Amino acid sequence: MQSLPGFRDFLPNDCAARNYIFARWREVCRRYGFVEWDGPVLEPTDLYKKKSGPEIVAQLFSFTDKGEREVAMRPELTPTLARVIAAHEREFKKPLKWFSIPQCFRYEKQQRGRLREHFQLNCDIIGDQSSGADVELIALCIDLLREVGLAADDFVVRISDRAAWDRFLPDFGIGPEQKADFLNVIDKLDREEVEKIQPKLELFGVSVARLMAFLANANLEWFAPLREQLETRDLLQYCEFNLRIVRGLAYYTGVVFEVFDRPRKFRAIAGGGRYDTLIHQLSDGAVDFPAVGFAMGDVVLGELIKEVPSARKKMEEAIQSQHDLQIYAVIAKEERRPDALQLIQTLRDNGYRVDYSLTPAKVGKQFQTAEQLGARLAVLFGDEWPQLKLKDLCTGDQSLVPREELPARVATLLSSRA
RNA sequence: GUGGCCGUAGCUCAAUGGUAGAGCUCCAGAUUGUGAUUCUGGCUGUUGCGGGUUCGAGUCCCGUCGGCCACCCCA
Repeated sequence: MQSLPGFRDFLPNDCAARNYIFARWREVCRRYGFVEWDGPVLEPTDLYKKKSGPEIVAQLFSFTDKGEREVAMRPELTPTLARVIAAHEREFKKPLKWFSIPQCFRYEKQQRGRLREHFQLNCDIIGDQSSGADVELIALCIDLLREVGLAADDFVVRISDRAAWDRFLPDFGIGPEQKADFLNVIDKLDREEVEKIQPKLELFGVSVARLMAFLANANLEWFAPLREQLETRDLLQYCEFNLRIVRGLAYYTGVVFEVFDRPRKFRAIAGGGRYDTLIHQLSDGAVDFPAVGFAMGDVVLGELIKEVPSARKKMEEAIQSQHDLQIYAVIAKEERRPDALQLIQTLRDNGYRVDYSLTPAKVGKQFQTAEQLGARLAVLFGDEWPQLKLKDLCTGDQSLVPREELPARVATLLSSRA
């Protein structure tokens, strides 16, 4: 038996890496004044049929439950967020700064960096339409990546603004009904040959030359406010401005941004933007809030951390410092086992990470285990009783300690090299 | 969903159509109560699965499942 395609087993090392990423996410989000929330993993399929795009619905992980309800594993969090906001918004002062780490699902052929299940950090600011909120969120996104040890030459935030297109599309003679199709062509501008782009543009009556001229002018002026605020925060070095970026989702209304690794080896690390009309639509008109948000997946970020030596080292050290054993109890004489267990319990009550052999084992074996588990101290229970032999496994120093003094001695030794 | 490449021990990989192997890991030992290195021994395979061609298939062919890559899409 193997796991379903696109689903992961988290062996201890994988789980440690996941927990590390989650811990950094929570830490930085709280630093920015965001509070954590969550919703159901399973939702009525209708929530997505009504509220998400056709592409998302086509890839739903859905089934009929035993009560004949059509249900779906959540493919994204935003519909749930809209529902929760509509029901509870009066309980909270605006703007809301909420984050969540949902596990999301999609029924889609898997590839590297894109599985059928992943965790994604969602950060949203609800009820503030200022560009300050946009920048706050971009800053948060950058800091999340800096926190795991990534630097300006590891990733780039590419920023654009759909509002610019809203303002200029009429100049090209393109009506609202053609907007989505046109932006789809723009989205591929950097990826496709001019020969392929040209006929597509001509369908809209736009020449390549005219489009390029527009881009050259608009790119300079349009982003001045954002640029200024990012400069103030000394974050400009992480950012690039480019109107060609429109992002796939239909619901974005203003600033959009996406984050990539500089070598472009991986898929997008994060993406988001402003969606000022979505909550109104998703709540069936019950509430109306401007909003801006982004999502960052655990899969690509995890791969990138492993790829960048400094980030990888930082993660490994963080994991090890949390997991290494502090004390290993060596039971040299089996008749001392009850005494050992009593003292082990005391040490654990004091908050130390303590382990020992559950079954009788040779002393050499026990020391070897202590070494492999990364223990810093070994306490030996044997003929010395009621004294104990305390060994520092880093230096090799050993000393005899009366059993009642052990906690104090352990505290001294462990704190001196913390 | 479409196309291409791949699938051998827990892991990384060998094996011209002719008896399936190595390294690492893991487990057990190397005289009495101390970690490393070393040494010895041991375990794991219907070669992803199912058919076919052949005297003989890990190897060639077909199917299927799984993985990787590109397209699609990207929450």
